[in-house]
Amino acid sequence: VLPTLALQAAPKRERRKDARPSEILDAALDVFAERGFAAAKLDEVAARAGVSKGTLYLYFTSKEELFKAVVRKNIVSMLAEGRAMIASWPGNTADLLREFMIEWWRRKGETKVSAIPKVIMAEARNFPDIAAFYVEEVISPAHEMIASIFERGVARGEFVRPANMEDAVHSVVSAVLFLVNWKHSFACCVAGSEMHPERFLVNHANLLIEGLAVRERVAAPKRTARHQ
Amino acid sequence: VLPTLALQAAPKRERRKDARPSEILDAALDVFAERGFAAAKLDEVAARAGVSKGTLYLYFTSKEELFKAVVRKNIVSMLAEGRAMIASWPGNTADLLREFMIEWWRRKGETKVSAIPKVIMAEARNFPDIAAFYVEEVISPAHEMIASIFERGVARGEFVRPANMEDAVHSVVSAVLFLVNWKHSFACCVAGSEMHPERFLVNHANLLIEGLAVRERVAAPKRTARHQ
Amino acid sequence: VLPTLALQAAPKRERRKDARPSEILDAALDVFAERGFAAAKLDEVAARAGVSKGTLYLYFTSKEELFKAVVRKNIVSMLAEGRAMIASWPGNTADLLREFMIEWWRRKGETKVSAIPKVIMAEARNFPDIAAFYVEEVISPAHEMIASIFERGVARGEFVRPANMEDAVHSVVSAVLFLVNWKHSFACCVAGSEMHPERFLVNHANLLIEGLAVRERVAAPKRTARHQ
Amino acid sequence: VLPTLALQAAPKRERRKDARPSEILDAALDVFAERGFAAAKLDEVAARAGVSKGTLYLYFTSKEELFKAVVRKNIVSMLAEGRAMIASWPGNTADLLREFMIEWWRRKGETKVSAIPKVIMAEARNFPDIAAFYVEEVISPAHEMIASIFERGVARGEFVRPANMEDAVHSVVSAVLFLVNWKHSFACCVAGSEMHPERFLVNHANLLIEGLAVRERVAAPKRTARHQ
DNA sequence: CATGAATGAGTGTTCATTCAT
DNA sequence: GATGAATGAACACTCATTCAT
Repeated sequence: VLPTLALQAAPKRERRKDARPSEILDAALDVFAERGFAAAKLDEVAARAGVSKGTLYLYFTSKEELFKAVVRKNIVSMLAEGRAMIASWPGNTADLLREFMIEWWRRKGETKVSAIPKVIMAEARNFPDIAAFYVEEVISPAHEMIASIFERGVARGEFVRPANMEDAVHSVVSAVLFLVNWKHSFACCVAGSEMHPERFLVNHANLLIEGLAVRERVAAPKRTARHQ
Repeated sequence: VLPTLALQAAPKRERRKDARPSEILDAALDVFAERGFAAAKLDEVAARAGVSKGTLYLYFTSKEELFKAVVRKNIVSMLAEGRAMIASWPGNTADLLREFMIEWWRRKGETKVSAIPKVIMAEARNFPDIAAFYVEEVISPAHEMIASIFERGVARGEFVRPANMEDAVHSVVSAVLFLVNWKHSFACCVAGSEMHPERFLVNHANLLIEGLAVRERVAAPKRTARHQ
Repeated sequence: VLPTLALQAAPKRERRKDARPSEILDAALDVFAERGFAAAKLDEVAARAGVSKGTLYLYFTSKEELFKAVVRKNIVSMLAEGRAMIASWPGNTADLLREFMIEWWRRKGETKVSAIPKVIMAEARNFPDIAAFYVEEVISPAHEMIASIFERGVARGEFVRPANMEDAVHSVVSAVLFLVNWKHSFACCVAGSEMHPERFLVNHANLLIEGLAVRERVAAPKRTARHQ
Repeated sequence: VLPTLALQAAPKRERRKDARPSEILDAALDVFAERGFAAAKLDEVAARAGVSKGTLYLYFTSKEELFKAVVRKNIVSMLAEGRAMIASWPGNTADLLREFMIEWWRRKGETKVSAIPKVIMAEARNFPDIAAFYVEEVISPAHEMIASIFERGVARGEFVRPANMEDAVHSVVSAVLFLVNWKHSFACCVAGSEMHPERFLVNHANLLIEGLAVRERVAAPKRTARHQ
């Protein structure tokens, strides 16, 4: 091989250098989503990313750091969008809440990313560092966002102040986590466990909204049509 | 107890055939609850039960069978009580639903047993046999029980027929699973993640009930007082 | 149950007391024949004998002693018959040799007992005590018996003295061991490995006899020089 | 070698990828030959090969595959040479048969490799996969080779057609297996069990040849009728 | 930068033997 | 005598991490 050849065609390795970490993260998301954290094998991550196992350690110092990087890329990065959505929402707060939940489902819940919160809850006890990281980087901000939706509703006179704000937030979160947990557990391996996520989310949201919304008591309240 | 008794060394091999399986199951529940299925070590189960590792295999043919036995002892055995509660409930269905959820929490949710559904959801993908077993033995019967509560409410004219019965059941289940998952994940290892389970359950139940209950439309509906 | 009943019917246990060791040895022969020595499980022996595992140790001090007892019962006990056959044989020695081999096959080779020499050869290195026991109690006497057949033939002028007596004995033994080994290895688990034991033995014996027998010859055949 | 080299400690992790599999196979042959398949410990194989236990699994997926690889390296690879020997043999067939047996002994029988057929027969019942593999890869081809020697002899008018070809092949094989079994059982652990393999093989071959060879006879010897 | 060979601690399961009853 | 519960050492196989090249 003549030296000039090296100049003519950039070797594969170089060409993809910048893409490597991202390719690894994509592969890692796949494997963590399918197996969970402890049962995920770095061999498999490396194989799917098309690199050697040693290469993983060039970019991530440990399995745990790799997992955190997956979380950062796929979840943390998305919080800002949620905040923007809330801040710029033009309409009423009931619609905001419904759209917020549906939008989350469409953009993350339907994808492999939805496995991440499930995996973290599943293994939090065995890997408390990961749990603490996730609470700080994801759960706390997310809960504040949801609380801010309720506060917007109260401030605009659309919602009564919930009996307990934390509980109300959890009532929203519980539906989302239920979907995510179900999807990545029984729905994977037991026939007849199908769900209709969006229908369920809207129905659930409606229950919360009708329980929270200020109603005119003499006239029958207009109810948002139930999803069927 | 006389001091001389201390000299009568505890026999190395105690014959307690009748008690052993139960002692092992208790120890196993502890360990599975703390670590999950895959990460649970049979060494640890044996040590906590005060037996050798080999003894486990006298009573249970494998780790998986041991786990199933734990489920049978602690969960399956309790379904009949739930059915009896529903069948013999004297009052209105809204109270039945609330009491059903609260009772579950008090009798199982607050104990280590509540880790079982969490562990099963967490590892269903990696151990589909266990998941299938659990769906058949626990989830299907439990969902039928909850559906029968709604049907009772509809039959007695207390509830409107839910838009989708399956979704309604899931809205009940989601709250319970949320508590269970939270308790055995972030609540274990992250400060400031406390929950108020009973308050949350009642609030959640009320949301569902007020969304389902038949209301007199002219007069303001009587609402059950919110838990604080 | 009245006390007199104990007198009327001897309890099972007592009735079979004398038979126990023999029942155990029969069960042990089955299991050793099927699995070999190391892989045989005493659980299985006990189960087939219809006794508890502990009972085995009442009659035999260890697995090894149990195995030796099986050998004594089934093989050692038969050597005397062989000696008697040789001592009382009325006819010519070629027939004696053929009959000796065939008789062995019919009385032992066809039965489960034939697994014993196979098992011993198979595991001699791992259990040298058993091997030494077998050489002393079975192989040496058996080889002397076969040698005595050749000596009878030579003494009666029927056989030429074999080039090497030990080799000649081994040429007899090799056929028998081949049958036994084949029967309990490939014949058990590979289709199309059938043998015709008696035909093979007679053919083999004839080769030996025609090579050893004194023949009337007009022209002596040229024989390849025998190794010494 | 300079003394200073002693200070350059041997690197903990030597890179010898090309040599490793062969070193492991050699160590494995040793251990399988000494202990058999079931009793062989992979720890011991690893120790003798100078690698860690995990390294074995880089090259062989299981104990059984390791064993098969040992067979392939040491036995299967040698069948072609046998076929070549037969195809190119210039002399008479009696010599070919004798040389074929002797050559096998010198090249394999005297070495540790000879333990392989013994081990496989010993454990065929417990590991039928290995037995089937061996029958297909070794025994069937080997028996065809031996049969082809007899056919050559018949075609050239040197041998009478054997009464039963399969039996005749087995009469050859029986001597070889006898040697191999003896060598790796009693000869290992019982004094006074020595054999003279080559002498035995030649004597055995001569018996077969003189029984098979066409002879000029003035008076036909009376032969006991062959079994068919 | 990238590799991939090497490590070794860790765990579910088996089974001969013991011994209190 | 007979039991069978209990033991514990042993062993194949896995996988995150390292590091010489």
